[in-house]
Amino acid sequence: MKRNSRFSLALHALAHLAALRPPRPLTSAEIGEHSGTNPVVVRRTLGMLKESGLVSSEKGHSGGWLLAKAAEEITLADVYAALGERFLRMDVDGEDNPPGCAIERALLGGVEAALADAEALLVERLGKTTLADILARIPQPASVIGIVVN
Amino acid sequence: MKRNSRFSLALHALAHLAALRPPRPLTSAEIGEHSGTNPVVVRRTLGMLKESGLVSSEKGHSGGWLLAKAAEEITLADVYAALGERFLRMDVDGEDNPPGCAIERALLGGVEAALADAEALLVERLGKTTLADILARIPQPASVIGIVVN
DNA sequence: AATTACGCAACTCACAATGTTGCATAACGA
DNA sequence: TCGTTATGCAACATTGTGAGTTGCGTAATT
Repeated sequence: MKRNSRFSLALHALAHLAALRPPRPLTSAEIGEHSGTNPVVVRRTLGMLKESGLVSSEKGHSGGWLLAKAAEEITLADVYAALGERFLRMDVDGEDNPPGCAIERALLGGVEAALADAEALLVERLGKTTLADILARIPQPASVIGIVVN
Repeated sequence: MKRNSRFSLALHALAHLAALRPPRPLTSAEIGEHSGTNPVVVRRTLGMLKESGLVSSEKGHSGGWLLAKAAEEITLADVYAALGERFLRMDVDGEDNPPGCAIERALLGGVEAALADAEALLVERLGKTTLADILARIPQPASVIGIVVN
């Protein structure tokens, strides 16, 4: 089992959806196979992207997942935000010690600023990379009729 | 149980050591009480700081932990490095898929840069805050003879 | 010599994320 | 209209990781 694979899975799925020519809905099962996971996990993850308007889903026959926006309009920051990810985590003495000693309060203040700065930078950088940028980095396959990536 | 409390525990312990007047060794048990954990965890954590030369330990009677450097010379980045922490974690399809598909490789390259940038900034910012800076933020206690925090 | 405290290894415990199963619901096609 | 296919959702099982625990060895102080 991998920890924190949501982001990875989401990007993988989005990339496959965007790379598909001609575009057609991909089922959770198909995406799961590509990504080495199972359909339910795919639904859980893409469900979050759907709430943020990045993808749409269709039920029934010939249903599945589709991009809801152009690949140029989806940034890594969008995905990061849609999943509610927090790559920067420290849990400085979590929620439950309101009467924490004076030293603890001082520590919190001293470290939080650095974390907030780094997170802001991270989001800013992620926002500068679009799904289309990612696709441009993929070496072109031999076949021209159908792109078949793993 | 809290996740990733090592950094928090380490800083807490260092701050207590630095704040103590007059300086004397603190035992793992004492530090554990302050921090709401147990002596073995304290040893594990401070052991790492010791390897990096931030603290020293003395065995036997009146033994315990001491700062090995001045509070002005210990930065949060030192602690971060000593513990081998990685606040930025994403696990982009961990180690085990060497024949990963083309899309996966493209994703990795596209995301890694942003993560590396953010981590570099984080370390840079942590490096600008010393243990002494943290202590300066602690409101002075009433007693002048002995500082008793938590 | 007794006490104290670190050092280390093996084990247990708890939590969170992933994986699994079952069923309901909706859409498509014959 | 009925069967098939797919998402949506909830409940449960699995597993990996960090923290907690116990026991014993070793070194230093009194």
